[in-house]
Amino acid sequence: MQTISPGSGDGRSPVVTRFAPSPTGQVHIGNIRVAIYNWLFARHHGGRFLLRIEDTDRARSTDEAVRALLEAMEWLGLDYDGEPVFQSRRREAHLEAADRLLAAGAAYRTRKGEGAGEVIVFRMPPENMEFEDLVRGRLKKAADDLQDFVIVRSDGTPVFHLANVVDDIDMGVTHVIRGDDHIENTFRHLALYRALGAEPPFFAHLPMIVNDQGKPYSKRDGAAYVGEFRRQGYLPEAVFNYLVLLGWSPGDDREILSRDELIRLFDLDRVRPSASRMDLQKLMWMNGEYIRALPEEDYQRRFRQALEEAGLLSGAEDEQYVQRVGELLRARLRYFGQVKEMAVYFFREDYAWDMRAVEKRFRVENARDRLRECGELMAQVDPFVAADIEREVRAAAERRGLKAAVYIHLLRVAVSGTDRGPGLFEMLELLGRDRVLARIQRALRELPFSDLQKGTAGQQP
RNA sequence: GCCCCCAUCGUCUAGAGGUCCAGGACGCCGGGCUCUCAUCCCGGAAACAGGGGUUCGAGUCCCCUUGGGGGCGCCA
Repeated sequence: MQTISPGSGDGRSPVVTRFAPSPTGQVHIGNIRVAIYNWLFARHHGGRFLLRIEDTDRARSTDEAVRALLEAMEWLGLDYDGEPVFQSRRREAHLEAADRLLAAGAAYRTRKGEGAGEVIVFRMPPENMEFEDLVRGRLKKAADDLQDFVIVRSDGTPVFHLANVVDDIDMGVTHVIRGDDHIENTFRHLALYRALGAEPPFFAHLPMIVNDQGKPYSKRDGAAYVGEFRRQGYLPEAVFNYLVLLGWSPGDDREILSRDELIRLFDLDRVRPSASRMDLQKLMWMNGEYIRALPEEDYQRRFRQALEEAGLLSGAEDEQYVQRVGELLRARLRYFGQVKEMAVYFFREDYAWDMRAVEKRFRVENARDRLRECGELMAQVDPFVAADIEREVRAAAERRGLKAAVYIHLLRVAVSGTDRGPGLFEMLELLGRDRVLARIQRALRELPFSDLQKGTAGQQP
């Protein structure tokens, strides 16, 4: 029989939890939240958090899925104690337990159906069952609603219920924290614990996370996977924080909580029993908060990385320039995946024209002439720094009896392609005179001014 | 079909019988700042699913209805 040594601890920790996923694809947020709660509970109580990979469904389990699982856990900082236990390698222990049940008369061999092989079936005691769930309170089941069930298949392989319980016993798990789709199984598992002469653990069943329609997640609901958030440039600490708050709250008004605070505050008694929806809007907000709270150095490193991933860096960029762009964009970012779109015009000359912005900002009298004047102005300002550019633009507007905003908007759209972004004058200074002049020429060349004379363009709010 | 679970603003939640004409956050709307967007600041609209009980008093306890979900495998 294989022995399990799940941790390097002294084995006397009061609390032992485990995360026991079956690696069948990408890691779903509902699943990872189960891992997070197990992790937090163990850390809060100074116990151990173990990982068991339930890879017994060999048809669906893949190495790639295991890798994705490990990566997701590492990304979120869910460190586990000891080595992962692979359930598929625990076969002997499972079958040995089945033999013991057989010998004790708690299980029996039988054939189910014509031509079927012999299976081992667990004899469900004819008693009403109940247990105290740490999230839901007392749960009961009438004996009539519980039937005997297969624990070893005709091909000799153990079934989930058996494997799960035997492994939890051998790993010394004290608190089984899992999805509420296992509530019904718990009565069977409890009977198995008793028949195997083991003290049952405490159980806590967590509600599921549903999509923004309030429906269970299906494969079609993108962005429900941990890897997806990582790819889009979310910060792991923000995703962690958000997910913890989905079903649990500290009891006061705090929302942004550090990992240490969460460990200190988390407990199962404040976990809500009802399902909760994934709210991408709130996640984005929270991620933005985390981005703004990042130490400057960390932020710049991540920003640069996002630029690289977006393919916006050629390698020849001035480091100061890149950092300055990062500074200008920081307050606007909600996740780093937005860098690609928000920073494009700082690194490419062929940025696209946002025609909605063009129509809105170029709908002024003599837009073409006004923009040409901007070009002349830009050619003259010296030195080409924000304060001087601003002074000259405002002065020029005043001479013409125009609002400075007219020039400002024309310039902004011309040099960036869009009407949203950092302060214009800082932007111009950063881009530098040569590029600004070239971009104005490009706008003069490519944009359809004639169609946008005042009054001829349709009213567009 | 049978069994079980869940139910406060659009969303996440606070609320452990009176202090709740229900608080916070995201989002939304309005305002301030400003060249735009964002950040930031101020203000606003927005909920106890419905019906019965229990109680002097119910968002809070009980029952029913409705709605949602889960389970009834030689899947996990």
